[in-house]
Amino acid sequence: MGHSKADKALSRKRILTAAATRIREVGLDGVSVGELMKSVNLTHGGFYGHFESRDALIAAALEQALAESEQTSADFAGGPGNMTVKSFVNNYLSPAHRDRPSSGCAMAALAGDVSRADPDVRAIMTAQLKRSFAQLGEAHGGEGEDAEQFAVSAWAMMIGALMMSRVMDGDPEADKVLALARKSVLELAALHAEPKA
Amino acid sequence: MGHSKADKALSRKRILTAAATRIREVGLDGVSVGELMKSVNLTHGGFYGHFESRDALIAAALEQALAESEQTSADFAGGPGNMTVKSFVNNYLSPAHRDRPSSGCAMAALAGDVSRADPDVRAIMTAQLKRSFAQLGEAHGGEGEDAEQFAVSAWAMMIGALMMSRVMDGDPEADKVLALARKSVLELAALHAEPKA
DNA sequence: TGTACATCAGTGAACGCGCGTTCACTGATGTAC
DNA sequence: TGTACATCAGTGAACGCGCGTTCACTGATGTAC
Repeated sequence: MGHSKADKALSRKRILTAAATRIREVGLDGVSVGELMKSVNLTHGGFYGHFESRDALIAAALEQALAESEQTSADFAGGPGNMTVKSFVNNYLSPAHRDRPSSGCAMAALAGDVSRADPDVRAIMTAQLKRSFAQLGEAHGGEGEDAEQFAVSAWAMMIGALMMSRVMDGDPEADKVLALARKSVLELAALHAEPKA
Repeated sequence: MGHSKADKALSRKRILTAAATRIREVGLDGVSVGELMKSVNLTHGGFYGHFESRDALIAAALEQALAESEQTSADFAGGPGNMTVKSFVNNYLSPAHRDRPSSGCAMAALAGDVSRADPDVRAIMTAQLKRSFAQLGEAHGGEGEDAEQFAVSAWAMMIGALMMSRVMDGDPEADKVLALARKSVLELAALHAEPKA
């Protein structure tokens, strides 16, 4: 095998990307070093040339997954600048998003796991939550307490509804949960629109 | 040791209750048979006199945790018949509830884990979600589509907000997430009140 | 009431397994001359 | 251009550990007489 710096950096990225996908499927505790390395056609021993420990990988993979899913959200909404709340919410609360957690929102996929994790790991998601609140608030147009209340409440409802629909997956009412939450988020958006527009 | 049927049933209940508490703290994968048995002053070998397997325990413990937390909710709200939406929501979205997952809502504590579990396990929580939707809908007073939309959306927002606040625990904004969601749930309740009251 | 026996909840040693981690090594590539 | 050497990403055997599960057993209690 070769040994250029580019090769090593590429391997690290392949491991990290695979991990970022996999943790959203099986949770922070569901990924093993051996299985992960096999999935990128490497052997387990080489892992420690790239990461100090499994814990260090998990933290990095969480950060990667959060960044990936923020980008995906932005893409669907037409970029942060042109983001419309409605198109974003409709996409987020879709059966397609529910059925593909591995490429979906890492906050919804991993909030339960992270709430039980070390402060370092929780801080990573906390920072993303705050960024997400700010982005949705801006997309909605406001700046004051109303915009913040909408942003926080909408994220709470979106994450909660997506998780409930995943629990219910296969049940005839799973799609209805998404549809009803979609409606309520848009109602909240209207309720908290600029009062003097 | 004795061997009356009452003794054995009591031991089983102690194991099950400890497990129902513990899974809400550390997740479905976080409890080991040995640690659990030690916590009720028994040895690990005896476990299989009470449960067929660890998986069977987890399913039973989830059911127990869901039943316990539904009862706690009902108590706080003054019983299912006299439940008021406001007192229920204020209690659910409180820092106290956030800080004590082991005695709190099992849906919020375990939705992430359950969404990745076997269909049998998911079915257990799905059934509880439906009961919870129905109860909140009735407490709110309505029967039609409006009541259902409110119930589903309010549960989504409550579960999502509680989980986000747990992720953020220690951060100065963690309490604000709860407060803002509390406000929005009550606004949604007003918005979906009986139109011809 | 007192003795002999049956029951069975709980004990604890042992099992195979997969985990995270370590480390001596291999062998393809880059560099020096 | 061709040869000798250095580098180092990746290999794979080995480690100690905790896990879920099994099973021969123990000993306190209930029952029969």
